[in-house]
This record gives sequence, C-alpha cells and structure tokens, in this order.
Amino acid sequence: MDVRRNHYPANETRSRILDAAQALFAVNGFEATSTRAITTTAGVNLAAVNYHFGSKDELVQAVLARHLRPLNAQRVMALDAAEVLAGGAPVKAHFIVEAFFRGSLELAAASDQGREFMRLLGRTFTEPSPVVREFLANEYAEVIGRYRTAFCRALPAVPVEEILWRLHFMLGAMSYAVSGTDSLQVLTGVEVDEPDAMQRMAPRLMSFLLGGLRAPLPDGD
Amino acid sequence: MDVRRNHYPANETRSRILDAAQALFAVNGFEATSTRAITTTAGVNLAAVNYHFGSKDELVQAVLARHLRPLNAQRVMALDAAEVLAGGAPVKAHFIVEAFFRGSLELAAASDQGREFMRLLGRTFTEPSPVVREFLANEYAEVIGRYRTAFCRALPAVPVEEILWRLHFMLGAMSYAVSGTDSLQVLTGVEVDEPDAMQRMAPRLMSFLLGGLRAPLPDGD
DNA sequence: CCTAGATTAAAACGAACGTTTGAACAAAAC
DNA sequence: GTTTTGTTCAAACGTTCGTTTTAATCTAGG
Repeated sequence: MDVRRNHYPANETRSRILDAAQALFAVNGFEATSTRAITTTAGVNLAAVNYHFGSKDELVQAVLARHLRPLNAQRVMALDAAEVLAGGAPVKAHFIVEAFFRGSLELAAASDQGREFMRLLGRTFTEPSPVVREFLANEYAEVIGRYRTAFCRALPAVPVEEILWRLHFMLGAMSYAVSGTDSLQVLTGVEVDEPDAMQRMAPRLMSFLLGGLRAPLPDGD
Repeated sequence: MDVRRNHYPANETRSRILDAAQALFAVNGFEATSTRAITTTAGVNLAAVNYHFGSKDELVQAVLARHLRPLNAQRVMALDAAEVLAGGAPVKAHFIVEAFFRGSLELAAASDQGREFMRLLGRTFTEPSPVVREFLANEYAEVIGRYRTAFCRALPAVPVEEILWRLHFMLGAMSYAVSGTDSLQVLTGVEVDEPDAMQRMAPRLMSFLLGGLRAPLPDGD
C-alpha cells in the first residue's frame, strides 16, 4: 500500500483504472459503480477517468474491449483453422462449439482477472444500457455471422431458424454458467468462484451444449 | 390522456405504479429507472412511491413478487401433481422439466405484461444489487430444493453434482431465451418480441433443455 | 537550464437522485 | 356537521453523480 503522491510510470494510470473498473463493474455493475469508487480503488485522481478515457461510458467500452476483442479474434481464427483442417467439408458441430467456447473457458481458467472478466461479460449481455448494447452488437457481429454459417453447414438437416434458436440457447447457457456465480450459486449451491471451478465446468458445459444442439427437433417441423 | 387531478379509486394508484415500474424496469433496468420516471409514467404524484411502498427497493421487490410468487407456487403444485400421478415411482425428467417451465412460458404467452415480466425476470438473475439477490434467493429456495431432489430421483445414474450443473445450465438457457430479446436478438436475428414468439420458442427450448439434460456424461466421471 | 507538453491535484459545477415534509383534500365514522 | 383516517399534492431536503476547471507538477527536447 505505498501511497504514491504523484505520477505513475508510462501509462500505468490507464491500466490501474481499467483493472479497478473491471473489478468493481463485475461486482456491482456499471451503473452502481461510480467514477469516484473507481479512482479511489485505483489510487488515482478523480479526474483521471475523464482525462484518459473521455467519459465513463468510454471507460466501460475500454474495459470490455480489452479482453473481448482478442477473445473474438481468437474465435474467428479458431474457426478458420477448423475449416482449413476440414478441407472443403463442413466442420463438425462438435468442433464448432469447441472453437467458440474454448477461448472463453481458457481465459476464465487462466487467472482471477480472466474469471472476473468473464463474469462481467456474462452480465453485460443483459445490460439495458444502449451504449453497452451497441458496443456488443458491433463486437460480436463478425463472430456470430461466421459461426452461424458454420453451424448451418454442419447441420444441413436442421432448419436455419432452428439453428438460430439453439445458438441463442447455447449463448445463454454459457454466459449464465460463467457469470451466474451469485444468484444461481445461492439457488443451486454450485460454487463457481474457485480457481479450478472453470476447468471442472468446461467439459460439463460442452457436453450439455452438444446434447442440446443435437436434440431431436420438436414436433411439427 | 385524461388528466385526473385527484384521487384514483381504491388502490388504483398502487397498481398503476406497479405497472409503470415493471414496464420501465424491463426496458431500462432497476438502477436506471428513477422514481420520477415511474410516477410520471403512472400519472401519480412523486411521493406516492414512498407512501405506498416505503422505498424504491421495496417497490422493486413488490414488482417482482407480484408475478413471481404465484409462478413459483404453481411450479411446486405442478411437481406435486406429477409426483402423485407417478405413484411412488420417480417422475420422469421430461415431466419435471415441463412442470418447471410450463408456467413461465404460459405467462409469457398469455399477455404483453406477462412477456414483459419474464423479460424483467431474466435480467433480474444477473442483477448485482444485494437487495434483489437476497429476494430472489428467498423466493426460489423452496422451488429449487424440490426440483433438485426430483431430478436426483429421476436420474439416479447421474451424480448429484452433475445434476446441479445441468440445472444451472438449464436455468441460464431459459432465462436468457426469455429475457435476451435485446442484445442476442441483435446478434442472432431471432425476434422474441412478437406475441406468438413465445409459443414458437417453447417447444424448441424444451427440446434443447432435455437434450442437454440427457447428454452423455463428460469423460472422467 | 529552460521551455513545452503531458499528466495529476484539488476544488467546484450543475444536474439528478431517493426521500421527507406539511399542508390540502377526499371519503368514511361518529 | 364534525371529526377522523387515509391519500394526494407541491415543494424542498441533503446527497451523490459525471464532468469541468485551473493550477501545480512531472517529463522530455533543445
């Protein structure tokens, strides 16, 4: 707890703010976290948020972009690799799911900060704020498009609308599984906060998702 | 747009506040909705919220309790009925899932207000506010306990921890499917806001959940 | 060493928030 | 008809919010 009075080296102030903001956002949400709480936790001056990021909204986007952008880039690359490996043939559903979720689960398994970010990201999907929504839509546009067509090729017997629904359900189950440490933990007694909990969860989630994805079509289709 | 200057009959003010609050909460979230916005929308005086509910937090709980309490009561009753029907034998997983989700889906299919509430409820699970969390934990305690043991009896070959995980995933997929009209709609293009969308989704969700629930256990168990 | 530019410090800004107050008002009780 | 009880009203309270401002301070280039 060294009380530095003055400048941090390089742009350490920026990263200190990002770290503190991510931690507080993950626990309290965006709205309930004040810039004062962020700067106090980060040990920097109140005005630093507006100086380095312009506004609180832009800080929110910066926090999300820091890990989400590489994550989604890796998702696209993983799908690229799987498609190359498959030659011209459709990539099997199992590999598509794995390509999509492996990065998230690894990030969550790698560090406390990664886990913290995944929890924040899960909450972010249900965030009502228009700023966050628009940001997410932009960030996910390419990834969803790629994976959607990949699933359509992998499961030609399943109607497109059905695939969209199941993709929808899968995203929900995952973001919940990763983020819902709190309310559902109370409900079900499942503890997701331990360091190795993600590694124990990963195969279970994958198995569940594939089971749902391959479930028989409902009557009437 | 009749501008009533004075009293509404009976406790109409209460219900007008509840309706307005639910609508605004569903769109903007709890934190971002001010008591001023609620009372203005409801067409009542600003002080009415505190007079009738004590505080904004208590209003939030009242909004949730209004539909959630009957919903969970019906869930317990539905499981009771299924267990009676099964005699002493375990209730089949298929019926348990149906007993749990039928009420939600019917509520969502019944009216705009029901759909609005389900969307709000889905968001509520990821709500960081301690007040909301504690409220949910209390409201769900009995239901989750009952369904958990029912699932354990239905699937004796599946370890308890595995069942908890899958229950966790199922809850996530459902609450997402119902609530995630917004961000995921943008992502996947699935439209959930139309009146009949819930009825089209219901069998699909059920099929997905059962597929996940019955998926083969991951390696190592 | 000194100046220019970038960063931090401390204080203040106006706006919006949840809540409270005390008087005005309506309907029921006596 | 008066009192009582419950409800509504307009106004204000104190607090906290995100942001801005102005001066002080550090760092780098000449």
